[in-house]
Amino acid sequence: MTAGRPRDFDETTALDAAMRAFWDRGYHATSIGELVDATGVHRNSLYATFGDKKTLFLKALDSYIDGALQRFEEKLAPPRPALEALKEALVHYARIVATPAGPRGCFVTNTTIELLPQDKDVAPRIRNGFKGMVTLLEATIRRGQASGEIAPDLDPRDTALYLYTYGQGLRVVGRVWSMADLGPTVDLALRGLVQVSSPRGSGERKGPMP
Amino acid sequence: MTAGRPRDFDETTALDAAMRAFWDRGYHATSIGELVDATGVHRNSLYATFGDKKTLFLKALDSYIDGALQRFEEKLAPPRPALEALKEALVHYARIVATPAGPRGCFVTNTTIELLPQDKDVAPRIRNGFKGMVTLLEATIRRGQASGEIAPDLDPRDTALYLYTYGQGLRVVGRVWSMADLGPTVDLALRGLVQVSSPRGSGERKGPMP
DNA sequence: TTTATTTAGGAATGATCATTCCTAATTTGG
DNA sequence: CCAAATTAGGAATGATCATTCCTAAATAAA
Repeated sequence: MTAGRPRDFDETTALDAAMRAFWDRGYHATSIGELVDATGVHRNSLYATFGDKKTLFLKALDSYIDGALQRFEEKLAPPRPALEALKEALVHYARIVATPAGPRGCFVTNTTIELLPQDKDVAPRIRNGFKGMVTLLEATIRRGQASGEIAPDLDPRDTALYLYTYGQGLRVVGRVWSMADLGPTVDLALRGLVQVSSPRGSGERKGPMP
Repeated sequence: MTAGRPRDFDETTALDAAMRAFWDRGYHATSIGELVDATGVHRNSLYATFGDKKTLFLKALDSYIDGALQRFEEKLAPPRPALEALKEALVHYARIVATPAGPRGCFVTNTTIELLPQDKDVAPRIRNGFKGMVTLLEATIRRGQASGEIAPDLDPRDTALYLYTYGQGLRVVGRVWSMADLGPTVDLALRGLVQVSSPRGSGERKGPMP
């Protein structure tokens, strides 16, 4: 029991490069050969370190979801006002999708479309990622309601899911439309959340639907 | 110059079946063998009739987009009130995605994620489809503004793009969440569009953003 | 230095893929 | 009935795919 030849590569760096490749082209369209090129790691070492293609994909997905949740939490965190934080987050994601360079859109969005709901390994990971994002949004909405920025009659959970859904839409539409087109629409997405000030009585407001 | 052996299949039916297969599993994941099974048409006849896999895919995509635009136009058409039509359209699409049976989501959404923006054959088709849908939404929004259902200060084109973006988001999120979760959020998506009735003066309303 | 152990390198392996070839079947015009 | 034309059937073809085998290289303990 001795230690053998040391690794020629960094496992975290390699996983990150593999993640980017999957992110960019999806699971099916990314071949092992491309992963070898992207990571600079030999086929053999890829298999020895990460298992087969599917296992590597799952590890890359996990890594992405962890990072995304962490970054999203920071982005929404106080002391930034809740509504402003929500808007900046949406604009930020819209900009990323609509930027021609680098991997397009969101790895989770892409994977959802490509592999769900059939894939039984991927489904729970995506589900948990979605839940985490929505929970973060929900907390921000509650914060905005407490501060009076966001209408108090809104259900925080539903509103969070609505915003997340819109954000996912940005990830799709951003592949076709430019940021110049998408930018103005973000305000519209948040318009329904804004607290309506009714300075004089007459605080009447039509519900969304009869 | 005589006519040869007649076709054993209907071209339209076969294209429709191929469309459903691509719709369900995407371009890369659908093999010629699966297309043969799905259409009931022999490999040879598929090639002779529709060209290679990519050409068949493009024909299926065109066919889908044509149908989707037509159905969407009918769904939004008068005399149904504009806001009600918009809501029903969104709920309808949410239900389709969240229904376990049949092909999932929207063929255009799926194709956008899988092949855009790289694919130069697919891109213009998707772009035109998107434009067509947004134009239909825009007309409905103008109609709602004329009838007083929808806030007149909204830019119809931006609002249409916003709604379309949200609809695309439904197509993604619907793969993970159920209709019970998604249903309530549709009202929230439309909340910002609703005309605020200000029966007595004081028609004050905070903009979407400071 | 030797030996066990681990990684790297490159060439296989077998499966699946899109596409084509060749032949038999089935039609219509002459 | 015959000949030209078109489709169907099934077996190839060559490329690409994920995965594994085998051997050389590099380390640490003995």
